[in-house]
Amino acid sequence: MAGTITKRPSELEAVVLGLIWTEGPCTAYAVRRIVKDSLSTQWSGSAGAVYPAVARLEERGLIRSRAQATGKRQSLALEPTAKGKRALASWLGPPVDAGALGIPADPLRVRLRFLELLAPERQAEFLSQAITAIKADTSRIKLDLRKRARDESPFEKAMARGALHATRARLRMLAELRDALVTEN
Amino acid sequence: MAGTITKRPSELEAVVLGLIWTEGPCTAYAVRRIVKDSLSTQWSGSAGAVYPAVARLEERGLIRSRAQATGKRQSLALEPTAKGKRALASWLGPPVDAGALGIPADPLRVRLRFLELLAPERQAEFLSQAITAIKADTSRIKLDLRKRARDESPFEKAMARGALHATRARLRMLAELRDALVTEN
DNA sequence: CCGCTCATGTAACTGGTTACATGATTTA
DNA sequence: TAAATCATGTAACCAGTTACATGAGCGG
Repeated sequence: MAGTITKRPSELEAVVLGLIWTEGPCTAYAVRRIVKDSLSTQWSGSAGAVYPAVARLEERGLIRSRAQATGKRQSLALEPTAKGKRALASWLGPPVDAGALGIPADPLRVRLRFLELLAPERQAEFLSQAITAIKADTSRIKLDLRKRARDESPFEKAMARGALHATRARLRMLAELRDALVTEN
Repeated sequence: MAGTITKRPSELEAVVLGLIWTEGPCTAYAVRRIVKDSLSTQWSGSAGAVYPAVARLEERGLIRSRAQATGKRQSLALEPTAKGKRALASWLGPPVDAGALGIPADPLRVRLRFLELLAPERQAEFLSQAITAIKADTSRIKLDLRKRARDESPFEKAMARGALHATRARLRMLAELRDALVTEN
């Protein structure tokens, strides 16, 4: 019935629901591919994550599926229900979820806290390796940005630029520490 | 025996091990408190996470515990074993773990991708709420930085400044989108 | 003596992970 | 026709989550 309180979706469930909305009607496989190929390594996009998530969304009445055929190939086309759209809007906010606002996790930043435990030469090696890798990330993101510079919505662009800003921030963090260590001795 | 391949620790396990090393010998409770009170909301620091992690570390011979008494209060003091120190050094790298280098997750960035699904006025509200909250974060981090500006190691400082840079990056992402939406119509 | 902090845990649950499994269709 | 891709799933596992539970010592 209207007004039933639906369980808050997990981040992945929300992403799957969102992709079904923006890309859909589409197959679970298509969603899976998008998640898998996204630059972020947040989720594996494995079948073992996506299909159960889709099943949960359908159980909760947030999406519905119907058989379809793309040429000779048959598959299940997914699309959000009205309830699903409300659920995603409420997940998005406002009010913006407090958990989404807090300082985001960064495994590299965590490692910096314990870097003092390594010998100085290994510290330096750590930093130069990390800096090289992160620089490669910025190039990858820039390329991705340029590649679809034309038709992209301001939202997707903002997301990609957000990733770029975040990556530059990490680079700054690493460079600052390297400089501090050099000038320290 | 030497050369036994130990299972790669989870991020939390590594943090617990690292804290036991840098803060230790200390109790599991002390570790729990540090994780809980850290600015990052990455982990809850709940007993249900920390105590099992400590138990796993001890099972694997990475830490050892001995009874101690702080005044009349008795507790278990934890400290890393030689094997534990090697395990942490190997977790830290170099070589730096590939998973630690990839573009870090950001629940706010994820939401931007789907923001187009909201009505324009709700989009604006979302952005202004988020910007306000993130600005508060920058203040909190700056305060934290100033508070312990004196005796802090360059590593802890780098970590805090990394969080600051990351937060500013998010702010930039949000402000850019807001400006793009304003000048769009 | 009452409430707070120190201190250590357990139980039920959840939603991810990797790996395995199957089969149809398309493309080189 | 062989390999790749589309498409959908399952099974075992794992490390977190919240909530519950207990008890000692310390400070007002």
